[in-house]
Amino acid sequence: MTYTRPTNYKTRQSQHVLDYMASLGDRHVTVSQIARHFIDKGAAIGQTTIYRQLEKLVSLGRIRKYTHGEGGGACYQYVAGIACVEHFHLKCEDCGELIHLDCELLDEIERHLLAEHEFQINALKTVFYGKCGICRQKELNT
Amino acid sequence: MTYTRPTNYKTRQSQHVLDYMASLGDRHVTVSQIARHFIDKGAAIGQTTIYRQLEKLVSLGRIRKYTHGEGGGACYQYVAGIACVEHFHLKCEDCGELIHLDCELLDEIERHLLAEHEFQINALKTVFYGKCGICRQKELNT
DNA sequence: TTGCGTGCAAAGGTTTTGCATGGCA
DNA sequence: TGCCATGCAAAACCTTTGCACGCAA
Repeated sequence: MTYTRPTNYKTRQSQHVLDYMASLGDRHVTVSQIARHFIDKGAAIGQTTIYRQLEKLVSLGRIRKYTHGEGGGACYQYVAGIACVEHFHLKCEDCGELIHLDCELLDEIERHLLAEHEFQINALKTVFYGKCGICRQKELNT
Repeated sequence: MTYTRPTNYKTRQSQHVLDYMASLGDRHVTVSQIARHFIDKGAAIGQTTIYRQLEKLVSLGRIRKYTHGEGGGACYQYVAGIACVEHFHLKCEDCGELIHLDCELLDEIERHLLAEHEFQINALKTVFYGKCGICRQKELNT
């Protein structure tokens, strides 16, 4: 692996972005959500800076980037430790909500696919599309 | 499953898009590649039309959409066979192979997500990303 | 002082939308 | 004839780039 380790000056902005990501735990956010957060807080950070900070944090392994496409744009998520790798996501096709799913069934899926189908699933990239409970309720009431 | 079947007039453009997708077998293409194809052929189709046709074909299950993200934009791929509605798909991130998975575990996943997480999965749209057996072998031999 | 970090503005892409026209059924 | 389909242009987005200035080390 030949890549140049990014420089990492400590600035107000870089600190704030990392702190904010960490404060979210394992919840994921988009760039525009991050930007809005700092605007609301009264300490706006330029979008360009956010993009560049996130890029650095990704290459440092501090956060993870998901390209779920579908409108909203990329999502970023803080990496707390090693345990955070084992997650799948559900995305509602109606409301766009991205649901973070932690469930032991998923270990079973992973094990099964590998054992029976020789397929090693990438939990980071895999997203289950469908309809969330809230939107299903709404539809039933129509 | 309650969704409104899209209308499907037979027009020159709609026919050409479907025929072209089918002619590619399981290779995937982007919208701009499709557009270029028809321009080169001397029978250009408006980009808007291509987008709208692809959207219909996706909802009919005739083609599949991948949001690889990473610049290029979404990829589309023809789905051969009607039986594809009944199962899930695995896509190898290394070789791009699309694997059709027929396995009772999937019913279980579907049931579990609905019962425990109130989430109704859409099998047409959901793709499991990961690494296929062949590519895993290759990697192990390196 | 040095050179990275910042952020505005503008550019680059992809995808969506408005609207008048064309064409299938 | 009644709609849907088409496609141009423009808009809406997300993301990247250019460049001058700010600021950490």
